[in-house]
Amino acid sequence: MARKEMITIDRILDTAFAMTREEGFANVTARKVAAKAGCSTQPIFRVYKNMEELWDAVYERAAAYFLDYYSLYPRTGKTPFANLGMAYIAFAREERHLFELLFVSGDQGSKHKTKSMYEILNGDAGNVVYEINLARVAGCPDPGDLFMKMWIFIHGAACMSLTGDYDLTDLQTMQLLEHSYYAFYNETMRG
Amino acid sequence: MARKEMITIDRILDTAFAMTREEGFANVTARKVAAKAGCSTQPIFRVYKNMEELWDAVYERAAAYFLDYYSLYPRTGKTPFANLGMAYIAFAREERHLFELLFVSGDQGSKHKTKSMYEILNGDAGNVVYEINLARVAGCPDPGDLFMKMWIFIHGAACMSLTGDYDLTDLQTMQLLEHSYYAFYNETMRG
DNA sequence: CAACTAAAATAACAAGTGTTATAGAAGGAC
DNA sequence: GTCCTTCTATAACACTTGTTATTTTAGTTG
Repeated sequence: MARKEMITIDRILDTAFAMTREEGFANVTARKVAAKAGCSTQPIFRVYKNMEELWDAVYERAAAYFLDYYSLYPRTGKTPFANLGMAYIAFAREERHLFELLFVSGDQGSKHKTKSMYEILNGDAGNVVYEINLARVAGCPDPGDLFMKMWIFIHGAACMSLTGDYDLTDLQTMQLLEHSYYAFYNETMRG
Repeated sequence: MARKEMITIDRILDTAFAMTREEGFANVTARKVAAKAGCSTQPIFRVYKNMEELWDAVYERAAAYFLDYYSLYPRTGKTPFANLGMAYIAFAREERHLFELLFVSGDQGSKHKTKSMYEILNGDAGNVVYEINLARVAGCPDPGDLFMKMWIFIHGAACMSLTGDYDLTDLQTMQLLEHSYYAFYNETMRG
């Protein structure tokens, strides 16, 4: 045949994904990825038709990474909501650029394909909502309403941690989530 | 003296602010502002030292605009929390680019000065927290905790509306906020 | 009207972007 | 070894960004 392939598609995607984690999605440009991967920009356009294709791949990888992160996060809470919240908030804190890409920046004016929050949560590699549906057995009359309220709350805390307006310890966060769950749950049972 | 000033600093700031509202902060570039204002880029750099100064001014104006928006929003709820929530969520829906600029995009890597959420809420033109502190008279033992929980919840709903993951009517939102308030309040009184 | 001065327009620079054309290099086939 | 294919690097194009130098314009002053 011909010359051996030196720069693989994996190496490029790995580099672009690592850059997204460390520097943010906006820094994933052709030249910067090439520099980080130790090559010119040419191998990128050999394996990807254009940058948008690479950006889509990074986005998909970020979504899969989140589901991995969630599935591996230790379940120390009393309720699945608290466990989801702990993982979600920790992800926002530890992987702020990935969180921003997946759950904050809208599809408006973005140059890559996007999914809705629920599409990400119900990806191929895992189903977050399934675990949450265990709350159904608790005899809650409107688990959908409870899920929505808890999800809004969890999302709010996670987004606040991005801007530095939320800075609680894990223990405090756990207590906050448990209290909020019982607050919503009892209010649902009452009304 | 000399030639009459045609393009004033107000005209430039008005244009830049209008562009932020309609197209988003990222589109406030020297050439685009000039085109929208019907002039060249030169008048911009006459009244502003550089673009960062203009961006700072736009940010300040956005913060003031939010306080105006909040103070003028009709108070139809039973609690100040519900009123704050309605205004905040409506602002996120109707002025998504301003909301993004003020409350979502962090100070990380932004080319303009930023304030924290609470600095904006306690600006010169208004004090949101003051109104909320009326909740103190209700005999709540820990109003700070209640405020934090409600604020996280409100912020979560607003951020979700940005990404299209929250789409309730005003009436539904009002009920959601009232229910959440009572849920948190009762839980606080119990525990 | 002529002259001066400040404002605005034009054009340019340097840096950055995605993308592509061209040239070079490396390994297999013969 | 020579050829030939394919991968990589270099360089360039077209565009956008902030910023600045230069030139033109217009209004005031004398």
